[in-house]
Amino acid sequence: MRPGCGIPVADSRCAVLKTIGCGELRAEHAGQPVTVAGWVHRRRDHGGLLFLDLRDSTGLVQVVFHPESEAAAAQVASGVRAEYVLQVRGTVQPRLAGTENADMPTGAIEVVASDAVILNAAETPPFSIVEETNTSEVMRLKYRYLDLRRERMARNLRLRHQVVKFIRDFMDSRAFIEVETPSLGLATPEGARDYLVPSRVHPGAFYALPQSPQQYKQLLMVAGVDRYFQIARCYRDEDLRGDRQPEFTQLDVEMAFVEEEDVLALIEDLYAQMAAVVGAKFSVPSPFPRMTFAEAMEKYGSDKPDTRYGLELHDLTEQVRGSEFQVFSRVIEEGGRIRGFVVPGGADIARRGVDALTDLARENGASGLVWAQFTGSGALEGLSADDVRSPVSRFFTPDQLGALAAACGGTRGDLLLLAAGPDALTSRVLDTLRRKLADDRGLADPNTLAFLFVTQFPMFEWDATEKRWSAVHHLFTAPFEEDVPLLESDPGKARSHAYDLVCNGQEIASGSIRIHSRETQLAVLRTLGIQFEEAYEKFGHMLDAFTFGAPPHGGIAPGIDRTVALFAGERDIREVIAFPKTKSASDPMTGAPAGVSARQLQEVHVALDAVARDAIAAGARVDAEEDA
RNA sequence: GGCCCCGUAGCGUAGCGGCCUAACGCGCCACCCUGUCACGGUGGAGACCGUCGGUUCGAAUCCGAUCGGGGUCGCCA
Repeated sequence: MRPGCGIPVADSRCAVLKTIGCGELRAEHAGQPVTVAGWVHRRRDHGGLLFLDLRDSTGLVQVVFHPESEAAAAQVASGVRAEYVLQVRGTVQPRLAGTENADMPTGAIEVVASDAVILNAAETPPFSIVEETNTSEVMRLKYRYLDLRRERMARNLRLRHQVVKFIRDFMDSRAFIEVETPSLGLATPEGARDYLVPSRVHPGAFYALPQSPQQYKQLLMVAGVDRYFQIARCYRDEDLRGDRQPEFTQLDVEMAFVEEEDVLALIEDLYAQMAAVVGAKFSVPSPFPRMTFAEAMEKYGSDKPDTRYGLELHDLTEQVRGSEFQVFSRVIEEGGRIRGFVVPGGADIARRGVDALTDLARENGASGLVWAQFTGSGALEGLSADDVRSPVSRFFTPDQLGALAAACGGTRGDLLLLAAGPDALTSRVLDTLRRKLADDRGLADPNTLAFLFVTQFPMFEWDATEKRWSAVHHLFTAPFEEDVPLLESDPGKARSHAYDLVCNGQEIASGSIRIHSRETQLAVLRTLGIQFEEAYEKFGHMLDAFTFGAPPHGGIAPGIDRTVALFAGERDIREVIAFPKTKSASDPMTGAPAGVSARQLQEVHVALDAVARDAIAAGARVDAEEDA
């Protein structure tokens, strides 16, 4: 049995080149003849006696070569180097007393070699497979097939398989069917930039790779497939981050005849059960807390709060109203608020540390940061000037400051942080500070997966650059029934049936109940500035479909990469993707993307512009081409 | 697209105006070593400091551009 898989491994019994996996050997195999095969992990040559650690997908085992009894095998072994592919015939034996290795699962035994065959020699690898050295990202990607030999990466790939397998089994058990949808689709005007694919047979026309199978899955609902899912690849041509790749994988889900609650219940079951199977070491809340968007913004200043620690935000506007501190009074006059939170034990943060927080607040648009540190311990009562350190002590008495901190749940020994301004600003600033402090002070328990649902997102947000409304989730998201009139009168106030699954400060899944009526869809498109004719040009198939009896439906799409990264304890989703791309969306291994021949361009009727020609002349991407 | 950081032997780093004909660790090569498991010992090879241009008597070290990588903001419905 392979660890964690539960299925007997065929090749450990039936194979010819090996009879058992290296890592499967145990004391119970003592005395058995075996054939093992794998990569030379380490070699310890004692001149006479020689040890090799042999590695395959099941793990490591020590092989020992005795030159006196098996000269030929020892001869082969002495010529072997790191990463050679080696087959060894021998006998499993208990190690000599006192030489067992408790750190290895196979440490009680060793294979005494009688025969060794080099199946393939290997060049010295460009970086160590054995050690977790900090090889540069390019190196790792260029030789990804070597990087993936590392234990950590092999473990991540296996975990990913388990997650995907769990999902398929779970969805199947809930009567969902997996349906594949096209990769070559129609470009959409809203949302991320599309990856375009030129058409050879339709000169001047382009397909777009899907940003998600959104439209197809809704059309499947109209088609009567009332429970659909897909492990779907999605493509977005936007700038990358550690948690963003140009192509990524989603669990795409859609259900008909459901309301919000049905979708949330399904996803909660999925993640709770998945955690029990692949993430047993994590503690997971049950049930998952629910929070509206408005609550999340009020308590955490974020729509994806990390709830593993407190540092909750509080509104102190009323308490400071009428103060002589101009910064506060002016903000209040202008309709802003004073919000803040308390850092338990934060009185120990040095002045330099507090200044760094102030800088961070400024970088996020605040004009400053008001703070107060309270010395000692115990309740915030009867404070004297010596008990409080604060740049605003001229404007507030020690007891006034103490009362503010107390309102945030603080005590002596704590640090109070206050930001003033419009909500959008204070939310942003305090969210940043909150995450920074949690990080600095190690407040987030790494063994907790704090799942929660955030609901009731607004329908629209104002795009100041484009000077128009844009959809917060996407343009097929259903508004609250009672908010439909707001679509025209006050779009910013309209709530939507959009929801997110959030975990540890990350958005893990995002979904919504969809619009299934043509009229509502047209109204939403109007708010977005898409008039009837354009709407039909871009979404005619959707609008038409809605006229043929579209059932109420909704869905969600959890990110597989982020989910696996979460369970793997990885910060960067590249660590759970077999062949990821760099931040500039290139692949150092294959050299993609690269130029193509003039003939290929002609065939698809594409001409390069001056920028492209200059880039080629300047040698952009030639590195990769040369290496390929 | 903006800002910040990085680019020195196969790998990871040090050096940050002349003492660098570039140092250290790992790896590599050779020899020695019969119980190791990051084996050990001795010896050795290996980079002209991403690329281009400039400043300077003199540059790995300063400046500019460029390429590549990373972070971050914008962006990512």
